[in-house]
Amino acid sequence: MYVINDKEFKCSVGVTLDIFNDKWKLSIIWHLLDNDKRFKELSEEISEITQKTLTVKLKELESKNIIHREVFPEVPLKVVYSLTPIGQKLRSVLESMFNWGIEYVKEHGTITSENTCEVNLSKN
Amino acid sequence: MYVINDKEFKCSVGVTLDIFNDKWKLSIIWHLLDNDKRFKELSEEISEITQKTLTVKLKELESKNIIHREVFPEVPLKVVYSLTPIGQKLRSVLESMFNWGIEYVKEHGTITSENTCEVNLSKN
DNA sequence: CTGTATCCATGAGGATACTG
DNA sequence: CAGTATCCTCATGGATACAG
Repeated sequence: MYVINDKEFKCSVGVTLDIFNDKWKLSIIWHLLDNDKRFKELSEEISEITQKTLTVKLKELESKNIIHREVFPEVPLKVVYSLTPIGQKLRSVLESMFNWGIEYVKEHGTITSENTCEVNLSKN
Repeated sequence: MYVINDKEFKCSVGVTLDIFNDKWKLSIIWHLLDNDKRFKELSEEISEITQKTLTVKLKELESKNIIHREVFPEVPLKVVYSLTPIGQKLRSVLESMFNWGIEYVKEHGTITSENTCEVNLSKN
């Protein structure tokens, strides 16, 4: 049994799922894997997300120590998000999900255009 | 770009997430990894889930070809759920999530009792 | 540029009772 | 035993306008 901030988990798989069990967090992590990003960059790359939701999700990920937020007090304001060390370690999780998804699509889906995932998963 | 049942995905990671992006499916898959299970067994092992929700989630997983449902027309009725071949291949995803979760707990949580995950992840 | 503040629609999932 | 059928609550996340 594990406890994290008064939340109980029977299994560490649940701990991991709790990090990205919603519509957007995994996508945010994905886009930060290879490069740090500004708020606007994330907003443009994950174009379907609203500003409000992006803000909420970034805060949640920051509070769980998955991402780091750094403010540059320039004008206009510049804020850069990056993965923490433990956040970077999610790369292997993403990688296995990436590979399984490919296999699943081969069996049950269709590929309408080439890979649009720009992330280099083999890095590290 | 991938298409599965009229649903579009930019990345295969999203395909995988879509399989278990809710409160219960990953737990159900977890409990089927090593052994096939009857409805009642699942219901007891995942004790917090309601019958209705378990039914719904099993149907969803079956429709996505992650699990197989077999009916034995005995009295009383016997229904056994098992992972399909592609479902079994989720083992590696579960394993990487399991391992990451352990690391995360070491940094940000506490272990209140020993491992209650009874699944043998190294199998196969 | 990087957020906040409101308001609102939707659907997942819980409680409970019932059925083949 | 293995589900269905209702009803209901609550939180996620979308739309939009505003602010430091």
